[in-house]
Amino acid sequence: MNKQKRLTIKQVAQMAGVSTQTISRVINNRPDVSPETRQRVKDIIDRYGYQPSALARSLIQQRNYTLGVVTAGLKYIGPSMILHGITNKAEELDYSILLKELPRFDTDDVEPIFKSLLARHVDGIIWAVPAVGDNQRWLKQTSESFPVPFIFLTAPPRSDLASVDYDNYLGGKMATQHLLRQGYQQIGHISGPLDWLSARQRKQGWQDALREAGINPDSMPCSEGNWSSGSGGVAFEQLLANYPSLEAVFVANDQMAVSLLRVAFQKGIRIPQDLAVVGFDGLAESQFFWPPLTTVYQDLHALGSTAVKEIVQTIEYLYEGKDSVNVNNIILQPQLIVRASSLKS
Amino acid sequence: MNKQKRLTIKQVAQMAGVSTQTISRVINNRPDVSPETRQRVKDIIDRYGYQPSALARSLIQQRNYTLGVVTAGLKYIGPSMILHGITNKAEELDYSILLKELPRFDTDDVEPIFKSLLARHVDGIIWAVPAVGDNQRWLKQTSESFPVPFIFLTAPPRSDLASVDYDNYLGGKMATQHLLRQGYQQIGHISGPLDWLSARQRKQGWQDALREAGINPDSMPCSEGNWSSGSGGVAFEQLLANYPSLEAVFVANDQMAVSLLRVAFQKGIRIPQDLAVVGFDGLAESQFFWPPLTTVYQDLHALGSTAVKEIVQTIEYLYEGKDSVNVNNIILQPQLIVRASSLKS
DNA sequence: CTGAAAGCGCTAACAC
DNA sequence: GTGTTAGCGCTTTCAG
Repeated sequence: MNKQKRLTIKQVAQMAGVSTQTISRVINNRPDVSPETRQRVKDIIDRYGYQPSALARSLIQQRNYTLGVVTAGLKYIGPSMILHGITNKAEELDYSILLKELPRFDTDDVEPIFKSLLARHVDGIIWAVPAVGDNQRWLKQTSESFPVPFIFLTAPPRSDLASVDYDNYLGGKMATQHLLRQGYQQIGHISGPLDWLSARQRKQGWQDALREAGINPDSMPCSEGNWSSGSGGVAFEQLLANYPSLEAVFVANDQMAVSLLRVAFQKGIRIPQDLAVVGFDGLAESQFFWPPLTTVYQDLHALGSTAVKEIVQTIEYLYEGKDSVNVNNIILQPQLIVRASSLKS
Repeated sequence: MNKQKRLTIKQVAQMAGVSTQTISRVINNRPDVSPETRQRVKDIIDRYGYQPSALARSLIQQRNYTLGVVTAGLKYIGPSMILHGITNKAEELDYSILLKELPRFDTDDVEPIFKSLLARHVDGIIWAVPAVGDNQRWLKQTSESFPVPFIFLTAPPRSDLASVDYDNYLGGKMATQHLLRQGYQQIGHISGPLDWLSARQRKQGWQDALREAGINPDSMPCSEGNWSSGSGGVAFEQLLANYPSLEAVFVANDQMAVSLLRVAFQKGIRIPQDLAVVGFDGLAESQFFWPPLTTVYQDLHALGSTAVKEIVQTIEYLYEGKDSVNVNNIILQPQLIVRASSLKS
């Protein structure tokens, strides 16, 4: 491999027979360069493929056009979809992404992550780690004193902290109300792991929808899964054992619904004739399940790109000298997609 | 938000009443600092949370401890799994990740991506974009002259280019041979989109396995899907229409197998009794399909982490002054996971 | 229109 | 042990 060193502005200046200043003016499209000089410099830049160092530029401008993104669980489709939205929007706005993935969802040793990101002069940080257990504890102390703009992708809205999130509570409610509207009364729930905030919110939505329909939620069965396919089937068996007269189930994600469908099939329970099912997340595959799965869709790509849009806006404001930036708490609305698995024919 | 400026080494030096050099020695754990001075400096650093600028350091050391990662299709689980492996290993080796996602798989306008990465002084580049259509055309020209180490995650092995990949051809062969061993003879294939290199390789594996078993592969039916669930069902219907006496199918990914299973169920085709099925990829969900899916597993996390290990090794060699670094082409072996969908009971 | 000088935050090489 | 000088590659400021 031919490791030729990169050209410096000085070398380019020498070749063009001008000062580095003039080169700087050309690459930054500033006025005060004669057309001929400009052209000559441009030619040389093209010919030798000179690329100004963003590092040196960042140092002096105190601006890096880089976002720190902290995520966790990239092996799951949710976090990746969010990241997908983030990279797309960042690219569009000409920001680079410095990516960190936490080794576990419930890591609370976040100091090193911050240090590393800040050492590299990121202009802002997107915290795309779901709230699990007490993994946002560090927040309570750090709260006010971020040296750069900060946005949370999953956190209870706080007036002092920018955030974007889907309304998981509303989603749970929508799923349940859809079942209620179909005339079902005995509606169980398979929840996600309850140390996840979103799992609790979805469950709460289910409970409140029941309550509002005059049904005591405590009289309805609920089993806890762990988001994985396998756990859905297990939780379903528990539900059936405890509550054989079940008419419908709201499952907290589509993955768990997969194996619920399978268990149902094995037991000879027909869906939706014997049991209606609603999932959550809107996985692309869910419309190809058998039967096609009714689900609550969240556009996670949009979640990611909204976060970038927001934080970049804040960053730009800040650099324009506007001091008091108002903090937005954005809540996105999920969308119910009705398919065969929940339709009383 | 309280945007306090970051401390500089100069300020810390002033507080400690020493020169910046001494601070530098302390933060880099170098000798030649008296224990007392060292302790005093450390205290101040801790108290004020001073964080040295990795940017400034990179400038002078000509080393950034950062890897450029180029990916595409993060909304799919494959690319995300690879990225997962990359971030984990990079973290472990204390490298940061600068992430770029191509807007489409077949983008061949890669210049800006490179420029942006090199402008930020990445020490190496991992190209984790699958080979689709002619999207590696630019490679043919650029070939030798990368200014930094480079590794490909999906490319035909080339002696002048480091690469890591799974043996898709072998995977296709393994799947088909498994079916042959079960005694099936009429084995069809649902391929991925054939402008993908990996789809062609898997198909070739199927063909060669048949040929080696004395079966003319051209006499066996093959339909092309596009990796998505939906396309699998469609392709399957074509297969059946053309070749009703089908005994088994090798499907080029698990996603397409999902809807094949569904179509089979709707048509009353029992699996595996009437038709054996083998998938590819080893999705976590595939063991919860009905019936559980036999599949060819690739550990994509390992693929990502291997790439990082390799490129970091090359980088370190280079900085140690070793000039001729040997180029590795690593080929990982997939693994057949046998489940009910392909077992002649 | 163009260039010279200073300096972003840090470290290498040398002095003392 | 510690400080001084120079400079990484660039931009800002100010002279001309």
